[in-house]
Amino acid sequence: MPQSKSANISACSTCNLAELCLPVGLSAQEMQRLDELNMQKHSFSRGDYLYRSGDRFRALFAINRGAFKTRILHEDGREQVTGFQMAGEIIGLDAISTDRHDGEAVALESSVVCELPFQKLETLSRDIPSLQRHLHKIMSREIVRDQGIMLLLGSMRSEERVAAFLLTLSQRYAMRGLSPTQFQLCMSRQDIGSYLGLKLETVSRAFSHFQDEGIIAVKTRSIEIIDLALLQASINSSC
Amino acid sequence: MPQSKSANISACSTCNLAELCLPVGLSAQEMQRLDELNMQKHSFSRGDYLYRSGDRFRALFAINRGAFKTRILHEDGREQVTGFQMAGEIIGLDAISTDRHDGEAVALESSVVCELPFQKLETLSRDIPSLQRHLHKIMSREIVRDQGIMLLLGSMRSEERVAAFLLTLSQRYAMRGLSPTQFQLCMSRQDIGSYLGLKLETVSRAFSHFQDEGIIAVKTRSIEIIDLALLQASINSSC
DNA sequence: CGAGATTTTGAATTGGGTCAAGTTATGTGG
DNA sequence: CCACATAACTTGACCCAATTCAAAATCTCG
Repeated sequence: MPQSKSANISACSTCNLAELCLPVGLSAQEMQRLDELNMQKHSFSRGDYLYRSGDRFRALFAINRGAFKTRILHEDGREQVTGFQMAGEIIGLDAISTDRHDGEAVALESSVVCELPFQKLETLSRDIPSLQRHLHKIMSREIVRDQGIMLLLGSMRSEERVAAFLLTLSQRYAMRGLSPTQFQLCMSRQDIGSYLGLKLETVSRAFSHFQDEGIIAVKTRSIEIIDLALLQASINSSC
Repeated sequence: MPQSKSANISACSTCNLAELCLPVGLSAQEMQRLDELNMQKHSFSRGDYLYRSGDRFRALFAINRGAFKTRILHEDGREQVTGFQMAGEIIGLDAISTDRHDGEAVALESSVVCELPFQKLETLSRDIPSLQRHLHKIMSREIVRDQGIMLLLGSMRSEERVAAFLLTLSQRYAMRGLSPTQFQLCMSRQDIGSYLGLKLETVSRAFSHFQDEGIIAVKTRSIEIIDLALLQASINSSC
């Protein structure tokens, strides 16, 4: 955890895990220049929108504390949850393309985000190559992530999807120094279902089934993974 | 179609439809600097790989002529086609994140691509803001596209997926000044199925059904859309 | 022209959806 | 802090869309 003299930077260094805010290895001078971003913090309660479809694009958002879900809507009312984002992740990349947000982001719990004005970010990244590279990597990582979900949605059966979902969560908690085997879900079965292309009942049944097999223990929204290896294996073995 | 004195640029201006190679409105001087990219052209035959999973990342590729499919592989042999790319589109964005290609790209027909060394592209985009912005938009557009496919895979029934697929193709041909209602598919039913999360038989049945309804005419790989509006409508009306 | 690949079509099967009822959480106002 | 209302979750029974398996037709190209 690099220490910084800048209030803004240190304020944001809490969301500094392998993501934006700071690429690692910036010089003191470069870090000072990040002040130009003049990053603002905003708080959100469960259910609040960070942005909505069609909103004008101003900034990317670094999640500082809490969690969000992103989703897109189809004319006929159908919706698809496209991701769950937690502290340290960047949100809002969809809007760069058209200057309007394509989807929307909703807080799943009390959250704090750090606003990163995109125009300034672009300007700054012309002067700081490591920041430029960092931004590119973040966008590319989102592409890779989305394509991974396409694989999941296009070629996995329901229990495999749920297992993959739990394993991804587990890894993400581990990366943050939290327990990879015990955690609280911050989203409903409905949300998980939408994300995985399943109905909420199917998600619930998959949880129950894994529990019966002794692979996990579920109590509403608290999850304990009892046998990570078995959960992993349940993705390949299929039926 | 802007004319350029640069052989490389004009060579590449054939793939200049709303995509990279040139952002519009570059000064003559800026266009000259694009020569630094020293863009190389490469030819591919049907079945050739443009890149494979794990390949070291060197460059993005602008498709000049022809078409490719991109796909990702899962350990257990499952594969997911993540997209079909045609002339004017940029391919290889997945590799920026880890410096290795995450998926692979296979030529669907005789194709020519223009190699864009990424390091040089980054350097150059620090000096040419409109190029920088252009690159960001391309990456963001890919994110939006992928999330649209997540919607399709996660919440549409089989015939809706096939209809959406045909409509997207239609639009893309139209954008290129080709007929939006008559075209040749360059991919197999198998590929379409993998892309749409369906079995090839299901794709075939959907085609046959739309044909029976008088919405399209299919003869193996040649498609005629007879009633665009009905095809559009078949996405919403659902059952 | 012929061999292999691709596509179509049919019949049977099944995984996940739908509908419905009951149970457990959550949060609010008294 | 409790009681109640509402939302979220679980479970069962039935059903249907898409898969699977199989066979025939058509296409491609060496």
